[in-house]
Amino acid sequence: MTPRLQPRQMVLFRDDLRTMDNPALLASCDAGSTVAVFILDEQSQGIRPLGAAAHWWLHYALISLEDSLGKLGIPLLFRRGITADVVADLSRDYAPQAIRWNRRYGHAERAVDAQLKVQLQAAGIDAHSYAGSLLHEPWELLTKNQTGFKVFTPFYNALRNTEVRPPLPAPSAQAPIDGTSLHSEKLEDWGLLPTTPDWAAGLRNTWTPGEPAARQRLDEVLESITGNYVNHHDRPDLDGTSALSPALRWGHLSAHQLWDELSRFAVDSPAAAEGATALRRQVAWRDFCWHLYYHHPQLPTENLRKEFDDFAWSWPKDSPEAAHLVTNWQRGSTGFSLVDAGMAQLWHTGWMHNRVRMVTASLLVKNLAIHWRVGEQWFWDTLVDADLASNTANWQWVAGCGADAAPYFRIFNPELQAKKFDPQGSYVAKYAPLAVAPVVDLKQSRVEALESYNHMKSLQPR
DNA sequence: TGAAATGTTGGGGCG
DNA sequence: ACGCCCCAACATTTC
Repeated sequence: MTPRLQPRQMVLFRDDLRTMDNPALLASCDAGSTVAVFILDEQSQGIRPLGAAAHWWLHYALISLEDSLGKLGIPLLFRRGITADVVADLSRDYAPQAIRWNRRYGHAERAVDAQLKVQLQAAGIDAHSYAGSLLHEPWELLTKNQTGFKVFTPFYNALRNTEVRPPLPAPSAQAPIDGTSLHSEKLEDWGLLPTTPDWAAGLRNTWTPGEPAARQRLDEVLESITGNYVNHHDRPDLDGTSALSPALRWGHLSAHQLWDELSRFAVDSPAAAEGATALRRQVAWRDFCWHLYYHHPQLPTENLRKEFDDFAWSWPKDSPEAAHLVTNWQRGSTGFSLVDAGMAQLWHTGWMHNRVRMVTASLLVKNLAIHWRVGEQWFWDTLVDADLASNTANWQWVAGCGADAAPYFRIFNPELQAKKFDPQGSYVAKYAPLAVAPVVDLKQSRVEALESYNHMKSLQPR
């Protein structure tokens, strides 16, 4: 008879849906027979519920993870609810010896996990957390003054001078365990997929969530990085980005894996090294956003630069005109072809080219004078790759109220941007072939934006 | 990871 | 030959 082991080790999955380079998973499997749990917690204090596109991604990512873990003999249980309650149930039902997880760095998530540790220790269950998501812990990579970095360039320089630990292997397969006593909710019952209307056709055609597809995409990126990443990653018409952002968001790939692979190009051809460095900067930017969020928990909701509290941004509820502008922006009916193409790409595929994100965001917060949080919430709901740190830090960056933000007066001209970055108009033709009338006069709204900025400055104490 | 206004320079047309 | 103007092509400044 095959030995049937009752798992005594439990590992929690959250934003780290992978089997390779997963410190908590590896440690758990080293410790003994392991069962994995994914807890969908959108109810704990301060947790922001996932957006609709994220729900879509999560559904398929969990199916993929269940498959990958299954091949290692590790069952994956699905539970939904307040983490503390769910873990209390799990502890009662299975009496695990230890529960492990990779750390999260969001403010509310940290509170949940800290509380969890206390709760488990009180129950006599070992609780271990690991560093799996960021290249460095935010409390470890600091300025000379022992504070978090507020400016990207010195952050990046500091990061480059550090050792990043190499990625870890996947655990080896464990002996079969008796799954009959394990209780999992049914993923289908969570209602993560859209029904009426089913808006996810474009997402299905664009993406394959999960670790195997992410690895495959990584291989493609590494093969082509020698050529044109440096020249093409800024070109929405050329599809020159890595498109790995969802894989990083959901942890199908870790930053360590990407960093490690890219480091191999350092001594190769100059072109390859240049491309690898450019992509590394993007990975570093993600870390920077999380560090920023860690050191500034108010990042998602408050202007980092407080003088922007006096900026006269509108909200949709303020006036029918503002509401109308927001609706047109969301629907991709602004009349500016590159913006409308970007917003259409976002809606149809759950993703938008980064250059176009900047242009669409600039139009909303500057030309349309809408608060960045309105745009941030739309991106949160529609992007498959949105995380709280990157999304909010980058919106604040565009809006000018971020720590290391673009100067406010850097206002994109969407028509010029289209000429520069979509010279043949093929990106526009693909996503927004029908032109509509502009919702705003570019020249005038630009002048008004600068006037608002000056007005805000005039309100500051001298 | 701007854009527009303003300043400067230099070539060519022309009287 | 020279001054003058125009203006493109940059460069600098300002927002």
